[in-house]
Amino acid sequence: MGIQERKERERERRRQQIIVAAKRVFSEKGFNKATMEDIAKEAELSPGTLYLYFKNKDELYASLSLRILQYLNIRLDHVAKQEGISTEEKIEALKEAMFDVYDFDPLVTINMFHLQSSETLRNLSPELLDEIKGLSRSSLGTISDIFQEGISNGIFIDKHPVALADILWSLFSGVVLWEESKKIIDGGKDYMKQTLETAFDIFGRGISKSVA
Amino acid sequence: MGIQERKERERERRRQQIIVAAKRVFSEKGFNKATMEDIAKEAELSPGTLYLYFKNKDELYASLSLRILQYLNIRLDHVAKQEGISTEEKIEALKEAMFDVYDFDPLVTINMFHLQSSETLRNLSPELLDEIKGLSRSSLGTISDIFQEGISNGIFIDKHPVALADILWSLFSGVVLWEESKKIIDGGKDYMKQTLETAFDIFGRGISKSVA
Amino acid sequence: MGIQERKERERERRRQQIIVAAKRVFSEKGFNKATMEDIAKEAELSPGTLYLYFKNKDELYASLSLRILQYLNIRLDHVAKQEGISTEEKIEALKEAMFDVYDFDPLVTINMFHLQSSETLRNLSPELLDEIKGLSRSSLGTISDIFQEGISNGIFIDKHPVALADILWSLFSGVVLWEESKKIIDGGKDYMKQTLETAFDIFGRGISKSVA
Amino acid sequence: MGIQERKERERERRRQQIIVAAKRVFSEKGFNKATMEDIAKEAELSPGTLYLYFKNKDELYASLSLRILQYLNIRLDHVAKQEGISTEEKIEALKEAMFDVYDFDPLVTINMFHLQSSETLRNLSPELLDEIKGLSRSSLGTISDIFQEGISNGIFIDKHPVALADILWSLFSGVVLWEESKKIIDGGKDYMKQTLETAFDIFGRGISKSVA
DNA sequence: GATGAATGAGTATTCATTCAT
DNA sequence: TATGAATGAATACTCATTCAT
Repeated sequence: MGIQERKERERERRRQQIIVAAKRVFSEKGFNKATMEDIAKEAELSPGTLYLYFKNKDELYASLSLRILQYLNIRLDHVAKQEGISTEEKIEALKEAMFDVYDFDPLVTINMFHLQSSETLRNLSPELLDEIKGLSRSSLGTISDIFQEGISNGIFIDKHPVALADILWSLFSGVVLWEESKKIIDGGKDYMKQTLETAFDIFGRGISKSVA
Repeated sequence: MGIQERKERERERRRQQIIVAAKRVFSEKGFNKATMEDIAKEAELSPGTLYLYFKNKDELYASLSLRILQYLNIRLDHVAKQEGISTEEKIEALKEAMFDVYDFDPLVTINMFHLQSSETLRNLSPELLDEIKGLSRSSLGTISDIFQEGISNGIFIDKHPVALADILWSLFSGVVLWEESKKIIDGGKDYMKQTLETAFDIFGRGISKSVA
Repeated sequence: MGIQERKERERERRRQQIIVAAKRVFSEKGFNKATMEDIAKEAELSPGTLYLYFKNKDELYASLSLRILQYLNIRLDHVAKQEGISTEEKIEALKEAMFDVYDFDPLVTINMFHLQSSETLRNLSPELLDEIKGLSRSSLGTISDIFQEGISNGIFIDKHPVALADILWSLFSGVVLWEESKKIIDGGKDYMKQTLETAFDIFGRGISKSVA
Repeated sequence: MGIQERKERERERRRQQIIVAAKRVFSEKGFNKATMEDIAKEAELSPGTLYLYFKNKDELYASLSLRILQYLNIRLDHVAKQEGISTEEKIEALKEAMFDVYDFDPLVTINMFHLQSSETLRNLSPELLDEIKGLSRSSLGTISDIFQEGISNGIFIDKHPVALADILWSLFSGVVLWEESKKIIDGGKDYMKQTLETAFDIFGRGISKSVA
């Protein structure tokens, strides 16, 4: 048992070591230009070893996104389940959670959306695909629930909460993506914070206040 | 003169023939899995001929996005330059223009954002890159101008127009991207119309009205 | 007849135009990197036209060498057939002839030896190959004859004239080749003249004189 | 240590295995017609493996010549450094060394001069190019030194030793090249020995003796 | 004859993956 | 487990050559 567990822990440590290396290499070179050997070198392992922990390059890549999605999910769940706080506070917490996810790993957040291109998804194992689907659905559901609460309490405009959640989600991914392209096209700044801030402003009662 | 012109037209016809074929193949297989031979076959041409019209695979790919950007730009310009219409009508026209661009070519719209990944941009010729940059900047500028007008007339919330334009742009790309992933993950529906509709609702005075 | 002849002359003019262009392009880019289109452009003709005058790229290439060989042959024949001049004068004339051939077209002289690589020779038409063989044999024969005369008159060392001719020929090609490589390796100077001069010095009685 | 060394030796063995195969294939088909796959097959390896040992086709090709140059250099150095032998013996040794180099690998000796065409040289890595340059210079220098000794001792004609070395070098390459073409054109014999023999005869005092 | 657009066979090179050690 | 040498399938791109006009 102890041995079994220790082995499992050691195995997980290695996986993380590889994921961290992969993140660095994918970030720097992009998916296509990053080779398994690059990643192996960065992880100070041999190419063969990577395959003891990940079925293939696609799954290694997908695991990066999975990590972000898991983190997002945990943060959202935490926000949703907080008892005894006002809806306003909950919304504020949601906003913060999304900032944090982006902060946690800006480049992989972009990768997450690259992942969603049909090209990559097609090569994943059904199990991994299911996990990604589940986490995405769950995140979206949680955000919808918070929005529903905001609507019920008259803090948010009375639109279907799933539509609002969709917009936030789209905005999030869109901002992330667009920011990256800005970096390249215009030399860019860090728009993420201010853009999401403005978005929430508009979403919430803030807008009506400012209009009033 | 006549001959010169006819040749030019014939050449343009071929380019379009190739672009149409490329669009189909890229849509079906994604950028990496689509081979130049696939595209050649789809266009009923030989691989070598593709290179008479496009410098390489990246530029062929980028030209798909260029087409969308050009269309978007034309539509936006048209909206911006309309005289004798109210600001409300102008905003409505902007909304319609963005719908149409998406309708014009949903899959290539996705490509446009894939294009903006640094990986792809690095391989383009400076001329093509400049054209893409210019069109992107111009589109964003035009949207900002319309928003400025909306703000000045009290129709839109008083935020910096560039920030609003950024949000719309992000939303647009995010929605598009996300919708695609939804198609894959959930079997998807056509969220585009209702999502953008809601977004504009929220952006404009509509929100304060509905709240009031 | 007049028409026939004029046509023939026109045809020959075109051939020369192409050969001159080919020489320039081959010299600049080397055989492999030079494309038929490059040559066509240089000749201000279309690629297809080249094939009306030369069966293929190899034969076009070979025709450059043929031209040099023909020139060499003419010069050597002229030297050999001069009546009423002393053997010493004949040898001097031979030396000058070889200088001139090199001057006539230094780079193509190199090509001539590249041509002789089995790779290229294999692709030539039998007729062209025969012509090259014949000219080479004839040139070597003529040189041998002059050397024979030199030996008979005690001007040259008493070795088999064919061996001497071989040496001169080898020296000639070797020098040319080596000079070219020197240009690349050391930044090179024009060694050709002085080297051949020295060689003849050594070959002839000059050496014994200088020793004496 | 032992392992490191064994690996290094194994690696060197593979390199030689590839070089030997490449030599066969290049000899048979020439540079352009020989494909990397041909060479891989001949070496009983996969194409990919070739690239673990040689950066590209050009460098593999160049390495053949490098081998000859290294051998030549070693032989020449050995001749130059021999103490306690007369200048005549040294010259005899030089002659033998050059015979041996040719014997060692007649076909690659030809390649060496093909290598020196600017076309090929341009694609080599600076390191390899430096090595080739260095070896060529060194060989020529050593030959010059021996000739200088011969001149000082009155065995050779009093010409600049570098000029004499150049001539020998040119003669050597020219003979080799020409002999090869003779093989093709005339069915040829082995002129190398007798030609070099004659050349040295002429170079040395032999000539004045025979004249006397 | 002249054109030049179209062809399509041909190949160097890469890199994810495997497997003997 | 870990290694890393070897694999070999896969593909963008070139360019000599053709042929309808």
